[in-house]
Amino acid sequence: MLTPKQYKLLMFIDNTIKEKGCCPSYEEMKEAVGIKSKSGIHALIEELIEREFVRKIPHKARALEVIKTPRFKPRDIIEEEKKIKLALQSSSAQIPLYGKIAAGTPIEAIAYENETLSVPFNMVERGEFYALQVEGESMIEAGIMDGDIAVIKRSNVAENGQIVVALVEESEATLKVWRKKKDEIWLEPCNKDYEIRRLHPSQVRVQGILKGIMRKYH
Amino acid sequence: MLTPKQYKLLMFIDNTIKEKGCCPSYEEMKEAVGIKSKSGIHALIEELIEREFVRKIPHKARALEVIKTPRFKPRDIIEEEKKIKLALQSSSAQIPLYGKIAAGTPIEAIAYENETLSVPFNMVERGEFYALQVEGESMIEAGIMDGDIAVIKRSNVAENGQIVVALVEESEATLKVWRKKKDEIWLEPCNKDYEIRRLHPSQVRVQGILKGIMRKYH
DNA sequence: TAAAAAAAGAACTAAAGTAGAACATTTATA
DNA sequence: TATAAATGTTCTACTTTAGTTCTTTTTTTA
Repeated sequence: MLTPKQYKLLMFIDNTIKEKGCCPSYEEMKEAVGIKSKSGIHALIEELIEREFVRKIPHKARALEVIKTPRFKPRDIIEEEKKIKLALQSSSAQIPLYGKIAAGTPIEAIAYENETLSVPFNMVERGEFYALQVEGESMIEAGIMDGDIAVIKRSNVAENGQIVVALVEESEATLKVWRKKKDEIWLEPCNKDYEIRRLHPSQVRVQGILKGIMRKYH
Repeated sequence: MLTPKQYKLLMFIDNTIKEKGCCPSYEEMKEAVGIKSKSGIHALIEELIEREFVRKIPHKARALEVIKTPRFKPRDIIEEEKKIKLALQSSSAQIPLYGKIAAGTPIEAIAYENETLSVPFNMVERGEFYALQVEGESMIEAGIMDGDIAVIKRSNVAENGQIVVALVEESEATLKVWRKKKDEIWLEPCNKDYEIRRLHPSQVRVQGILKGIMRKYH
C-alpha cells in the first residue's frame, strides 16, 4: 500500500483535478505535500505510477490522471468509531447496579453483578460505590422519587443526618436518614406519611451512604 | 485459523488502509497490537503471508495489501468486542454545563462553554443536550431540588405535561411543566407555594425538555 | 522444572524522503 | 518563430524511517 507522503500527494492531485479541472504542477505539489524539492515529488509520482494509482501522458506538462484512490470507509462509520473512542475514555466510572432498595434483602445477597452503570466522576471519589434503584415514596421530601437511581458509597459508619442504606435485622435494606440517639438508632423517612423507626443498635447497620441521585425522564 | 494476535494485526492493517489510505509501519503496528518489538510484528506478518491473508510487494516499505479477512473471529476477540459494546452502552457523554436556570437570561446568552459535565449515555440519546444547575424550589414536588443538575435536550417544541426549559419574554429562563391550553400556555410549578403562570404563546417559547436529574451529596 | 513458544532487544540492511543543482522539455508570447 | 518562463527530469549526496535477522530474555505449558 501507500506511504503517508504518497497518499497525501495522491489525494492532493485527485482533489485538484476534480476542483480546478487540471493537474497541479510540481511546484504546487511541493507546497501541498511539504517537500522542498521537485525531485522528491518526482520520486513520489514514479512510485504512484508503479503502483498504478496514476497514469502519465509522457512528454506533457500537467498531464497526470488518477486511476484509483484507496478505499475509504463511509464517513458515518468513522464518526461512530470516534464516538466509541471518546466514550471509552470519557471521564466517568462504572459502578455495579445491584437492584432495588427497600426490597427486603441485604445488599450483598442481591449482587447480581454484570449490570453496571456509568456515573460522572465527580460523584464517585475515593471509595467503593454501587447503585440501587429506589422503590417507594418514603424519601420524597428529600427529592428522592420512586424509580430514581441512588449512587451509594460503601461504608459501615454514618454521621447523623446523612442518608444511608440501612440493613435492618439482617434482612431488610432501606434508604433513610440516619440518626444515632443515646441508646437507639432512628431511621427517619422524608415523608409525612411514614413514621420514624426506632431501633436498637444491634438491629441495624449501615451499608452505605447516599452520594448521588440520578433520574431519567422519558 | 488465526491466533488472536494475528487476527488483531490483520484487522488493524485492513482498517488503517481503509481509513488512512496507507499501510501502517511496524512501529504503528507494535502500538496497535501491543507488542514491544518489531521482530514480533515481523513474525506475525510472515505468518499472515504464509496463510495468504496479506500480500507484500517485495523490497518496498509500507507495501502490504490485505487479500482476505477471516470469516470467524477468534473467541477472545469476540469477548473483547462484547466488552466494548457493553462499555459503550453504559458509558457516558460530555455535555456543556451552561449555568443556572431561573437566572433570568436566555440559554444562548449564557453559553459560557468549556465547562462540561459527563452524563451516563442512557440519558443522552439522539439530539443535542446541555446541563443547567437548578436554582430555587419551584419544582420541589417533582423531586427537583435547589442545586440539582438538570440534563436538558434542546428542543423548540414540547408535549403537555413535560418539564421544559421555557424562555419567557425572551429574557427569563425557567424550568416548569408545560401545558398548552386553547389560547394560552401554562407554566406550572410543582410547589403549592408557587402559582401557575398563564402566558400568551408569543410571550414564551420552549428551549429544551428535561431528560434527567443528577444530584450530588457531600 | 525443563522444553517450547513468545516476546524483547540490538545490530544491521534497505527503502523512503530531503535537498539542491543542472539540464531538458513544453508553453506562452513578444 | 525565437525566446523567456514555466514545467518536468535526472543526478548526487545525505538523513530519516522502515524492515530484517539474530541473540537473549521471559513466559507458557506439558
